[in-house]
Amino acid sequence: MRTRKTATKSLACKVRITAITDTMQVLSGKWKIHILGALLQGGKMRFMDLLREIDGIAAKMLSKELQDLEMNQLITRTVVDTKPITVEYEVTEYGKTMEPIIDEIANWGVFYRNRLHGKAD
Amino acid sequence: MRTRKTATKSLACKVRITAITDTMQVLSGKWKIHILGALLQGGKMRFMDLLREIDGIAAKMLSKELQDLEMNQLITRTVVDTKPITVEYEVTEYGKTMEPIIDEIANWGVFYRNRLHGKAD
DNA sequence: TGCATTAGTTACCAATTGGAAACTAGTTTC
DNA sequence: GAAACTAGTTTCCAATTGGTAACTAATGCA
Repeated sequence: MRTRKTATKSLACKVRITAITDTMQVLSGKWKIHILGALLQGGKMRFMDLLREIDGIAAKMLSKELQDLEMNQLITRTVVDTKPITVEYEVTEYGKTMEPIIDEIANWGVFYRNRLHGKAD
Repeated sequence: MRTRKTATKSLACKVRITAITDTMQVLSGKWKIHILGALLQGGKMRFMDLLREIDGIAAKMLSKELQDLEMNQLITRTVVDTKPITVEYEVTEYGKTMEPIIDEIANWGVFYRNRLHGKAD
């Protein structure tokens, strides 16, 4: 008889799975990480700034993803009474807690590219 | 005149965006992170182990995601000549470099839950 | 008057994702 | 001989995702 591996069946593992699912849901979609990344580096940015800076995103997607991020309190949306009205988006303190994740993901991606090119193994 | 934010237009930012895109592609889909998580904690595991441990996954998905992970060299697949033949999956050394990402994601998820329940802000 | 800019919204469409269930195929146990 | 366990594969379907392009609405500028 073989000892069955029950790694994910312990309480700790279930908590972990839930935690991972939660985070991935908050970051779901093609663009949220990039929007956060841009705002983390650029500070306060306007809608058109983001539209221009994030390569390939369409207004519809940007608008929708910004709403999601705002709902999750990772960013704030502030209407500025300029003429042409402008809207400023900014990462909240809470949103900044995402930075380590984004950094790890970016680091791994660099590592991945180096491995592909640098050497076969 | 206003200085345009060009955060993501620098070379460093483009590299970062590519890096993030790469990593997210390697981890794409609903299940890869959970499969890696299970294998990182459980060590060597068989197909049916994973099917049972990862709550909700169907054989089709598990099979497909395992193939993707193997193609990216994050895991190995070893056929063991037992009777009923069994197949063992294991995280490679390279695959283990994903651990910091998965840990950060799991940590953030726990933090997120605590914030939701513990206090409004 | 007409065009540009601001920040979006809307409608429509195509591709991808993922789930359920049935099926294959070899071996072993009752 | 039938059922069960191994590791999948196949088919078919539904929902989600995301893209294009056009449109709104207010304001400023030539």
